[in-house]
Amino acid sequence: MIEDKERLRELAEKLKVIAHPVRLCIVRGLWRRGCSNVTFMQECLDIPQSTVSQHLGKLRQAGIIQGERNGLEICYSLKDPLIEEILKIIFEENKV
Amino acid sequence: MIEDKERLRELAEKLKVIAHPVRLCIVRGLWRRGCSNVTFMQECLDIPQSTVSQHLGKLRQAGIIQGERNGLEICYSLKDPLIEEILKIIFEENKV
DNA sequence: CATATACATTCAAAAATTGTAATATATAAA
DNA sequence: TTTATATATTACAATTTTTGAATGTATATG
Repeated sequence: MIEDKERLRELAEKLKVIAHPVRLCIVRGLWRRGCSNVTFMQECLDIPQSTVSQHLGKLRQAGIIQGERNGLEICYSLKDPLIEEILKIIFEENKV
Repeated sequence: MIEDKERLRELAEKLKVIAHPVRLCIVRGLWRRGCSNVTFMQECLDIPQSTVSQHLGKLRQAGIIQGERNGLEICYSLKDPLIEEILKIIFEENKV
């Protein structure tokens, strides 16, 4: 049962990462559009670039997103199937 | 688009409430067993009673759970369909 | 090389969350 | 009323999270 505690900790940790307005907006955007670079997100969210990068860092570190460099830009996309399922439940209604 | 921001805030808020090991354990328990009183949870989690009550307070305030008094005890159960769907995705594998 | 663009990292302050002892409340039973 | 049990609330220290300016790094172009 000790590994259960650890599993709950990891799950909670992952949920906590998307449980933030800015990060939720980012992952919803990636879920809808497939991928996006940082500049687009920044304009979309209307917050400083460093703040966007910080949030991206947390999402990356949690394995929720991945980035692929393309010249100057980095194209981010979703990586975690569990998170995608949760996004589907939360946002399915207005994907169209 | 300003109401979208507000909606994201509310959604993130709700997710944040379950994004904690103890609270995740509590709602998983309620999801599996249907309902439970505080004493059982406390023994199950092995943490002080006031700590359990604080977490229950947050879950209650977020509309995720509801309690029904039954004599001295209060029987808690899940209340939010969205959260139940998320729990299903997260824990379905080992409900049995 | 120099310059521009896109993104990441560092740092410090402010804000939010967490845990728990102490205390309060509600109900039941004697 | 007194006592016991179950749960909630308060208060506060400790920890964590968030934010954004300043700075750093990587790549492309001239």
